[in-house]
Amino acid sequence: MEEKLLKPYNPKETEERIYKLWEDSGFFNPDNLPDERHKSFTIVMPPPNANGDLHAGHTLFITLEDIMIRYKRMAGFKTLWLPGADHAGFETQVVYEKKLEKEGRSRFGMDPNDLYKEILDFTLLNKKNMETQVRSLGASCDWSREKFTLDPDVVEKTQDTFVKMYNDKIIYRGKRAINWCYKHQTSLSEVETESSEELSPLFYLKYGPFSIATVRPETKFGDKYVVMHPDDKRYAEYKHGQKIKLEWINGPIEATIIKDEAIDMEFGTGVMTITPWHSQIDFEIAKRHDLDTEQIIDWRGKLLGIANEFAGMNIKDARAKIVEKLKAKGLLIKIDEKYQNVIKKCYKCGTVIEPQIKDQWFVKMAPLTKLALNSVNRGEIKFIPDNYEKIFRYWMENSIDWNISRQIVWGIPIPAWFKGEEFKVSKEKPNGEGWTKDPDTFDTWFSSGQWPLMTTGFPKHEDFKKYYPTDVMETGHDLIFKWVPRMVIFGLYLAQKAPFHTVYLHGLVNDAQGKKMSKSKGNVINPLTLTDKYGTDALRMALIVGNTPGTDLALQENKVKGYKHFANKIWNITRFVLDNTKDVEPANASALIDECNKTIKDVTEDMENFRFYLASEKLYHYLWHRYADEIIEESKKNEEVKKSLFYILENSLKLLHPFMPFITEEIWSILPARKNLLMVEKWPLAKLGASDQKKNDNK
RNA sequence: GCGCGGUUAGCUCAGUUGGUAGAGCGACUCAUUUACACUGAGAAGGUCGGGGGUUCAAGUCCCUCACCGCGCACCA
Repeated sequence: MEEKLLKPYNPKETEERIYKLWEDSGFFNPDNLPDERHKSFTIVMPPPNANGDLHAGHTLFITLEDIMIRYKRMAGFKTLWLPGADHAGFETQVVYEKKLEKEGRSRFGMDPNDLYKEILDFTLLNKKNMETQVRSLGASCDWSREKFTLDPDVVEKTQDTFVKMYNDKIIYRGKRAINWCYKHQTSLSEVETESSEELSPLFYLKYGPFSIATVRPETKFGDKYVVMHPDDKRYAEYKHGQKIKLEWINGPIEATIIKDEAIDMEFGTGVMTITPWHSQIDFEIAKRHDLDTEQIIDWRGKLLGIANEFAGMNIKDARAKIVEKLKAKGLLIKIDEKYQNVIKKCYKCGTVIEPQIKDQWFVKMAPLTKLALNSVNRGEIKFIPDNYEKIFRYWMENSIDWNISRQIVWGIPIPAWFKGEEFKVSKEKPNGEGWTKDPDTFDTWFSSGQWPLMTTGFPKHEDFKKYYPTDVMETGHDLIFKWVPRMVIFGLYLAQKAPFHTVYLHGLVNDAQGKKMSKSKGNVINPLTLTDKYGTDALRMALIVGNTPGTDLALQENKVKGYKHFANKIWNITRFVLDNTKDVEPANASALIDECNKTIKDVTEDMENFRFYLASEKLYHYLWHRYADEIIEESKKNEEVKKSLFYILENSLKLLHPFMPFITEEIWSILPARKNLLMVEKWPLAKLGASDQKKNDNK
């Protein structure tokens, strides 16, 4: 009897040592795996943001992916789990700016190179920290292949893709209304904004003979076009292009009548004026009719010269004053106080997004989303749970062109050069004088969208040939728009193959009451506190049992505690079995062994179908309430039963290993005559019992 | 507004192709040093959100309503 078995199971004494054993074995790397393995199984790890500690969500995804990988490794596959770290462009810049703020500093006015250097140091430190934490969770990933999203080859290839897409006319530079965040001083893509419904006053203003409605009177200074639907009989007397004179906020102006079908005749009076610089729809109208456009609000949220006496005023403060003036001039008809409208905000700071017209780099989405849609139609990508296919399709059918340039330093530089109005796309500086580099960086999803390609070494590396397309993409359901479609698109566009055949989406990890964790609510559960208290295996089980894909999970500490007890139970089972079977001749067949084989079969089927929430629960129940409570108890009275005990223990450890790798490996190491690490033992074959065999023969 | 998901025991949730309701935790009764008190045995607890339909049979399929959560939304 091993000394250590006498004490209760102590995860702290075990985990670090066992992880080292695994890592030193080299088996995380598929090239080193024993036996001939022909089929590969690959998962590219969603690279955690290297800007802070791992949270409960990371723990869940690492556990899920580790389960898949460990299962497939034991099942004889050449398994590659490819880890990474994400510089997380805007996200990290925001984290760092908060840090600067706390220190009484600001990124504005800093030398961009200094800022970059500081954020790089910060990120590399966090990256190291993050890697340690991933290890502590038992992740059996191949660290020798780890990628960072700012590795030189990733930067280079991202830029190559950009150049290629520009040459293929899928990327263009142009003026469009972009989402501008005043706080962060950058444009944002659609997925980086949040819309919320709010009640705002709707002002009805007298515009010459018309009544127009607006929630934003502070943008109306330059409105000199009045638009109505061509079929609107109420305004048949006004002709397209007709000029009318009227009194406006800052004096008399000449306005032009525009007829355009974008106008909803049912809404309000059916007449509106347009502010093309600060509204996409107005910009489209202006473009269609070749109208003038003028900026009203500057990049800091202050009114420009056109606002006369209001110039320089912050738009927040200006509104009330402008309304006052409109009222004094008799231009305010009425106010609808409770108008419900949609406000777009920066998803990081909540600042109201200002549409601004800006020259930016855009990806034409239509040809790309078509590739992705066709691939899904051909059945090349399976979603778990399957209702996400519908959500994926919706996005594919409705996406608008993607703004990929950000006005932040923390990211991959866009390989473009400017000279006056001229621009050139190239990694190298063009010949001739006066070229300056585009100061913008890529939207982080532009590079991470190519992650399965980058990590496998597209296009030439041996790994790309061996492991691409990968097998499973396992990630949070919140990334169904942000990340998943972009990977599919880039995979199809660059490599003509979808990057994975299965997308497994897990839910969010919430607090014990099922409420979303957030720092402001103070309900954040640090997974490392839990692993420290109960052991990693216990936390892994608590995250997996009963947690169906796509569904959010309420993380209860008691549940984790319960699985710590389970770990100890397995410990004691081992102790009993080793003590009581020393002189027992093991049986080759018995009803109990048949029953065990039935469990092997069930669990294997669940593993094959990604039903980890069921497999884990079955194992828990079988080991504790069948094996320990009944079979072992029976063995105390019945010598015959003892002959089957070892078979069950051995196979149960194998089945349980993907879920609770540390304790199972630890026990495996003290079983008599063990040579291999459990992590590379063969997954048990479900030998069919006599009754099952008969059924099969009849087929 | 459109879409998706949910509503099952006190709490958190399972229930895989329709076949007499399950787990964990909690609460209750008992056992008292056992491989294991990080234990064991037992019992309690649900008209599966409401209504309608299909079926021999519905928590499960269809329709409908209500409530909760989430996502998407350029009608000024």
